[in-house]
Amino acid sequence: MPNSIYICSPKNEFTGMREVRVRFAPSPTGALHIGGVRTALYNYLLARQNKGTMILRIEDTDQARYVPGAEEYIIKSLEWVGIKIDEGVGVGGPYAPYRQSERKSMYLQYAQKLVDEGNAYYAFDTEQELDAMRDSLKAAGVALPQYNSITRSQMRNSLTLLEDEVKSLLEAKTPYVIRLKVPRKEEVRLNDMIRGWVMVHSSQIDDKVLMKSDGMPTYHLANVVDDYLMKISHVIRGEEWLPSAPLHVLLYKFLGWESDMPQFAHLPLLLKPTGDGKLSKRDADQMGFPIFPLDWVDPVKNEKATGFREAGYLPEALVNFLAFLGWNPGTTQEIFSMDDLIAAFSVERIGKAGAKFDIHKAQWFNQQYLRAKSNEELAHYLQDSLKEENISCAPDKALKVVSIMKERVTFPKDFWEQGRFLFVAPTTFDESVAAKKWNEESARVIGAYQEAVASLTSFDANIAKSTLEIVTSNLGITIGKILQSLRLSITGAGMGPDLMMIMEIIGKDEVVKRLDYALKTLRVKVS
RNA sequence: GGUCUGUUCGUCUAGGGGUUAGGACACCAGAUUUUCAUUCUGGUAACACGGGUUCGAUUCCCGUACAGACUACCA
Repeated sequence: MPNSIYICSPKNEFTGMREVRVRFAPSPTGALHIGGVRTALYNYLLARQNKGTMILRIEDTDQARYVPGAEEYIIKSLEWVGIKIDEGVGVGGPYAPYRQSERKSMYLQYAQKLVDEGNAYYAFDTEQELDAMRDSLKAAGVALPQYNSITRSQMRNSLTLLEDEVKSLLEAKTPYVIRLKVPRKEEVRLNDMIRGWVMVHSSQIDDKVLMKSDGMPTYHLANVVDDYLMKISHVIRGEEWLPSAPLHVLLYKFLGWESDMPQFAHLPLLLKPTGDGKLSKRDADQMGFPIFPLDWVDPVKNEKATGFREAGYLPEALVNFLAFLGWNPGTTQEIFSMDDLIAAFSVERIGKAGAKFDIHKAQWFNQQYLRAKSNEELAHYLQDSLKEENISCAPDKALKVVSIMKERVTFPKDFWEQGRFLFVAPTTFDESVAAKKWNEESARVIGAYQEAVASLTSFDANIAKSTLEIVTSNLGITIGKILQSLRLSITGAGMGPDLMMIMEIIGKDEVVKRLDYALKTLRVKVS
């Protein structure tokens, strides 16, 4: 009969009983990926909803994987999506510093405490010795060799070595690590807010390294110590941490912090659209959509990856989309601002299964948010694009352009990309449309229309239309027969927004000029 | 391999012992638009499988399958 550790939910069973303090704790090993943004978002929503505190902690205990610029990138990304940090790196706060590398000196005492109380031990094994142990175990048929309650008795550590030997090894500054002495036969339980009770037998947990030989703590120790010290009430993180959560529970117990243990919530993972595995940083730009919030240039590999921002996604659309990947309000409402989300969010309604990333839905959200903006705001996007093209545009023209394009765009850059003909005359014409629609008759009618327009004294969409009506009825044909050809002549394409409005926007002189060019160019092609 | 987690339309999901299994995205069709887009209307499409429990199971239980995560002195 194994001794059981019945670790129940911590005392803050109900969110309201304890001040809500949550943290987003990325490690600066590269760009923040979109799954990380969602994790941060859920933390933020819980914090805001409960008038709590959102903390940003940087977990940079692995110096080898540190990437310069990553931390700034993370901060900028959170800022862009609208997640405000109350406390932490870049902001400061009562529990500073918030960068683990700067907290280095704080961890050893806790590891030491564990050693002193017999819950951890020094291990002097070299890499070669560890490899040898694993190899021999593998040879003996053990599928996955671990440093655990059985194998530790054969290794060089403070449990197998004599006290004097340990002392002299330490005095000689022999490199060592501190490992957790995981009990042999105990049941570790935790009550996850999303998954319910999760039980793991301690024999399945290996003697994890707590302090590395470089004096830095590993994730497990640093995370638990900092969460305790920073009075974190809820740990909301990705499901990839679920397997090591029991280890963390053990750590809380051994450190005597069981009653202050935070509530855990392990989020379902964001999966690749192809369905094989979680979305990872390496997928950047590989799947036809961004995976990082902002453009990112890897300083080591010098590879550039497109961000959601640069791809034209609005932060509020991205937030809405991300929030719905794994959570829903239980109603049919889909459009949620950040404030709406804060009001409606609940950890209980977070799903359990991983969510495949579907960029179509993100595009739909973007379209919805883009359309909801005023013409003045949208004109701003257009002007930005035009500036890049060195095209100047009067404000009232920009407003008109935006109003006829509004229902057709998904991204801000579409105003320019799909409305280019409103600024630049076409030099080529869609050949399939030309082949189908352009003929002697259309040339004749358009010639007549051009003349009619040229003689006008004033010009707008209505006049353009009535003029066309007069010209066509004089020649005895219907407008429908000629309109495609006229559109082709004006825009170069067979589709687009209302042609009369297009003509109004480009103006009478430009219409005449374009028709002239079309008449010459298209005639040559046909005959 | 082991441990853990999961499995409702193609995708995100609602629901939950008796429902025509609901919505959204995507897709398809029709209407509108002289075009395309928009808009509107409609449509295709799902409870992984096998055993229980039950009058009845997609819903509860147990298995199986499949998927994913983890299994580093990485986080």
